Amino acid sequence: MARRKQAVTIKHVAADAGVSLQTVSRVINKEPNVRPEMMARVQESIAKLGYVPSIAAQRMSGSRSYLIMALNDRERTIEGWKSREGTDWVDQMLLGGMLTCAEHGYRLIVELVDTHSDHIERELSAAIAALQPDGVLLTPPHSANPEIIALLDAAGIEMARIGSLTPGPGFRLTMGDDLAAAMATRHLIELGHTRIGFIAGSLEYELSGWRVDGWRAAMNEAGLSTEGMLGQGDFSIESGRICAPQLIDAGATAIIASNDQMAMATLEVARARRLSVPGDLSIVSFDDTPVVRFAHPPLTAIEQPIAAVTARAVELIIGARSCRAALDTPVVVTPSLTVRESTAPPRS
Amino acid sequence: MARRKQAVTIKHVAADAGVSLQTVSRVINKEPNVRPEMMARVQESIAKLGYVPSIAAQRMSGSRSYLIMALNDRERTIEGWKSREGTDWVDQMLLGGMLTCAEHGYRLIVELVDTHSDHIERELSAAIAALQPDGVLLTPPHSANPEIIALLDAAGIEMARIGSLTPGPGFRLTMGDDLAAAMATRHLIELGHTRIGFIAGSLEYELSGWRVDGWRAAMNEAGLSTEGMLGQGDFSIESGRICAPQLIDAGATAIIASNDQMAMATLEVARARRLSVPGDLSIVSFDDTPVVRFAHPPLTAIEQPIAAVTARAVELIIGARSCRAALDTPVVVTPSLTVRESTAPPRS
DNA sequence: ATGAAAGCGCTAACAA
DNA sequence: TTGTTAGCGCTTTCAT
Repeated sequence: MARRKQAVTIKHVAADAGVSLQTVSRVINKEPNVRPEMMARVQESIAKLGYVPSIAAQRMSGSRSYLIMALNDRERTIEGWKSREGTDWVDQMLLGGMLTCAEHGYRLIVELVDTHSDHIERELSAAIAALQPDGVLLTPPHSANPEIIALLDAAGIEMARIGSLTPGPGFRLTMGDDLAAAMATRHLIELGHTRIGFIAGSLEYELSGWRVDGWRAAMNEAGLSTEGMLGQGDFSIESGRICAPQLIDAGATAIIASNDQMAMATLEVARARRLSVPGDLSIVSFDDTPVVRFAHPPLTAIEQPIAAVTARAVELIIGARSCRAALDTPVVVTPSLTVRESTAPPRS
Repeated sequence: MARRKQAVTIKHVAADAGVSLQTVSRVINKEPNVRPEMMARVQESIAKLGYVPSIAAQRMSGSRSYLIMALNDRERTIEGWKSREGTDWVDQMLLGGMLTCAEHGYRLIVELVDTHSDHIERELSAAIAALQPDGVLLTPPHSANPEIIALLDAAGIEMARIGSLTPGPGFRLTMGDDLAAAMATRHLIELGHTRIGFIAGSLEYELSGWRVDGWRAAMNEAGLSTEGMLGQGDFSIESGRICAPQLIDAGATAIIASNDQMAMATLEVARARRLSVPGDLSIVSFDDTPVVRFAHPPLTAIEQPIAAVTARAVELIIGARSCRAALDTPVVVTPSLTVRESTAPPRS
């Protein structure tokens, strides 16, 4: 195979339209100072020749790379894919991120990095040097990682930190974790529950705390005690197996788990104890993943708008040059609660 | 933000090591004709400065882009993501493809294109012109699309056609669909079934035919008739709802569905008719996706080695320059059967 | 409003 | 075995 060259370049277009390279470039980049008639002529040639700019060349000459990198935790992601249990975080990111990127002529590229690794900086620097993305989507627990943030900031790369409110560079977005927890709690309160347990997620994630806050706020608001009702999990199914029994023993008639794994563990524990769900125990999951939907009974769950928040993040990054306003105020994409068959009034 | 330039370039490395740019380039590309001591010196500088080549620049100068594009059907993929029912084809591709790419310094970039569209050529050309990938992973039904194949071939881009045996340029890989179907059929025969129905997938996919062939072969081998036992589906849940009753009415005591959706439809039909599974009807699915695993009962299923075949495809593309041998013989990655609770001996 | 010239970081081709 | 030269396709100066 010969040295592969671009089929149609800006030169061809310029020649065809009878203008300079520069003018074509201006049209491509929608720059001002081009007469409408010139523009029309150039665009006609572009369409005729089927010209598409090479992002490699664009990047080379110092402009954008039209690439956005989505950083995810390697271990967790691979584990999810291998287990084939329907962990669809990446899918939802792709759904929201890829499509939004495509709308603006960008591409989304998924990158996995180890959170707990001393060479995280090297890994990330390498990815940045190789790809030179215009922006990076940071997901928990990377979103608040000071090393990563500093590195990206120093490199002058836009970033959207999903699930972090830690001040610093970059856009911050959340999926209203406190709201969601409160929403779930109120749903249970309305059903008549007074002993509502909550299994928290790993403290490494900021959002774990917000969820606890939301639950506690809703409980206080209703004048209910949270005494003995908080279990400290870490998002793993094992931690759910440990926390659920404790809460049940403490008299919980309903349990909200901070993710799907812990919710499934809770369901498992209930089954082992021959407690009917939702008869004896109501359960709410904090992820509306396939596992949760296909559980028996299907679980009432908080639906986190992962696709929506990712789409928003991409938009912020792409529009970063123009509107820096959003930098100060975090963006909140509101979650929703899907009531299924795992929640009901407590046995009186 | 100032014009973003590469932090460390080949120039810095060359200066640091006291050699020419070319020598550094040779070391990076592991070319021969470099004295070990030179190589060591250069590599030391590379490590010291944390240099990583810019793929944009590499691409510009006519070498590889270190990018591999995975082409998937837009509509089907998006639908899968939106439904959140655990369609994990893309996940499995990422699992096998991304990781293998990473091992070789490549990146995988997912691209969605409309199968049924008159502008498929334009869409694809645009993606190629923009990204200039070194290779493309074609999935059904794109794998046998003559327009796509011709386009890529003309552009001199390596391609791996997963799920196609149609002769032509590019590597061809399958997941042993005939074997898999035969495997499932034999499993049922061993259980004592003689009336084994098969719901075929859309004829637009080559593999649909192979699966039917495998089933028919296994039936013939055992001296069983396939008369009235073939239903023509199209991979949709609706088609499953239509075919399953027909097969049951024709006396089938077991049904093999060509994908998870149709298998779930069959389960649904059985339930509606108050047939117990596997008591009255055994069911085998041709996709071991989450839906199937979480079904009640969990379905016996063919596990298609999507991750493995994708990994293999990536390897072929990356190594394409050296070994063109694999071009003639299709690669078959063998599938396996996971027996769960939806298959049992027929009621006698 | 348009064009010409200079480079971005890297590699292929050639020369030494 | 090593270094030198000339681009790749595009965008940034800077002229006009």
